[in-house]
Amino acid sequence: MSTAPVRVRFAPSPTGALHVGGVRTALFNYLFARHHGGEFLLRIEDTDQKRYVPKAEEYIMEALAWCGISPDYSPKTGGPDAPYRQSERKPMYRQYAEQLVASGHAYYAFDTEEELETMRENAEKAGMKNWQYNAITRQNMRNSLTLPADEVQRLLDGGANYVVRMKIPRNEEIRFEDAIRGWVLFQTNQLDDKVLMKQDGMPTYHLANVVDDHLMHITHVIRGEEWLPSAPLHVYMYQCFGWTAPVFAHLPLLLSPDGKGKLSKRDGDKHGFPIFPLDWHNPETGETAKGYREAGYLPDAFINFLALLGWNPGNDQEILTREEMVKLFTLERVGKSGVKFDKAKSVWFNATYLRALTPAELLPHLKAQLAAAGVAHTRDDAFLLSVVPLIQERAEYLTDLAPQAAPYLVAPQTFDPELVAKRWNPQGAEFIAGLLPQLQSFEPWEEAPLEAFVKETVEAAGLGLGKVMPALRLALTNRMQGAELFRIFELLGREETLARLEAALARL
RNA sequence: GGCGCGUUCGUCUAGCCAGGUCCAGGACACCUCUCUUUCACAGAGGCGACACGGGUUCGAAUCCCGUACGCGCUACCA
Repeated sequence: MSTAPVRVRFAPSPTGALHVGGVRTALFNYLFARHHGGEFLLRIEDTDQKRYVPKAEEYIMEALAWCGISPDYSPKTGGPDAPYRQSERKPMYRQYAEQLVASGHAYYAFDTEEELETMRENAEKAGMKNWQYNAITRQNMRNSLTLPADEVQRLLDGGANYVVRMKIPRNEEIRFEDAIRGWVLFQTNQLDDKVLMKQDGMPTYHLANVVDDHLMHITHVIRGEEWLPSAPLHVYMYQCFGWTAPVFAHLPLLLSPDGKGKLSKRDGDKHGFPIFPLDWHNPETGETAKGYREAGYLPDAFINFLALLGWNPGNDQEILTREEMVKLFTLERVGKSGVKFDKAKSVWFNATYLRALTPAELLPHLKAQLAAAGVAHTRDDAFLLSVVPLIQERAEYLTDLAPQAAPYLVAPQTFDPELVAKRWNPQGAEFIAGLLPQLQSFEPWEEAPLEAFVKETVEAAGLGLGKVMPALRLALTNRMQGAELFRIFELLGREETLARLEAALARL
């Protein structure tokens, strides 16, 4: 391991919205960089022009910004090793591919995609499960290893289509020490001659990622476990280039909550949780997929939840500030096994963070939610501020705020027949009617005295509280859940309270 | 199929590298109770796991071997 300053990268492909798994990979890279006082950069791997989705890159940056894990360098900010978009680095890759050809580690292959397809099909008919372009089969293909030198030159000069392939040797071992998994051993016989440079002149992921990681002085490659099988190829490439390889760390996969398999969009739909950080408007299908932001999650809660998916701080603490995460994050404490996504726990984190906010911090959220929900009211900020504590402990998502606050802001326009049938009753109504004049002059208009007074009066009337309390709640808010009844009295004030009670008596 | 990686409560995990203090600790979820004639919060309690089989050892969740199961990869995609 070198002593160079830590530098890591998050290298997504702009083929669509960033998935939660990608956010977690970015988060772990970010935490690792910050922990070591290093740098974290974003590199856009858009070498596949066929899968390129226009808005994806913008989405990725906005999502990282919302999560508070913006990179030090990105295509947007630039930086010492710009550009950070591989399509813009296209001219740089060819020389490295040529270098490997020159050193005998790679070669030109002229086989067409159709020819390769035919080979695979024939092999399968012959009972071979997976045909690979490798040390054995390449001898029967059209490449610079089998064709005469002059013909190769002729093809090249004639502008023939070709790819550059890695020449994987036979009977060798490749091993490397993964920072999370320890020593991992592969046999080169299992590897195939991966394409490094595509026909269109673009590098494949393998070439681009190795070249860029080297050029950008990446010290640690922290990525998903799905990359583990291609890690030996990358390690071998570093060897062929004569470069020092970065430390590799392959993160456990995020799994579907039920069955198995990688977490997918489908799982989110099925279990009712977002799979993307922000709403994603798919430009191809026109569909919109829900995001955590729009679903009412607080970014800090979301991040805290994600951080604990595959990592733990080594103690029993689960609520961690950004600073604590940075301070405690190490790859040693990252687990090896796949992690099932747990919606219930994500909700718990959000509700816990929501409750921890001060009323003043929550006020802007409440106002935004009321506006978004179209709740028309005439109350001022001071009143809204006094509503916050009543709804804060009952909300799980920010989107719960408006529906829960509404009954305190707007008098019931109608009453739910089911609630009326269950909670409204003649004795209660009669009692409430008789109570009104007394409340007219009751002092002080505060929760505790009001509660004591009303309860005493109910008992004096020989009625059960059950006849009166639910009826009062119904009359006031048309809800059977919510803040303490007399807290609502105090909040609404004498005038509004009496007005609502009279209106209810008149209509029920 | 081949190769790789993995396997502690339903879920996330601590413990494993440096075997005994673990009849396995915490959190979420679930259940019960308290508070409250609402809902929620909060508090108290409960349920609940070392995949299986061998071996090493006085002693194994921890070390070794095997089996099973799961996942990943197996493109001129990343």
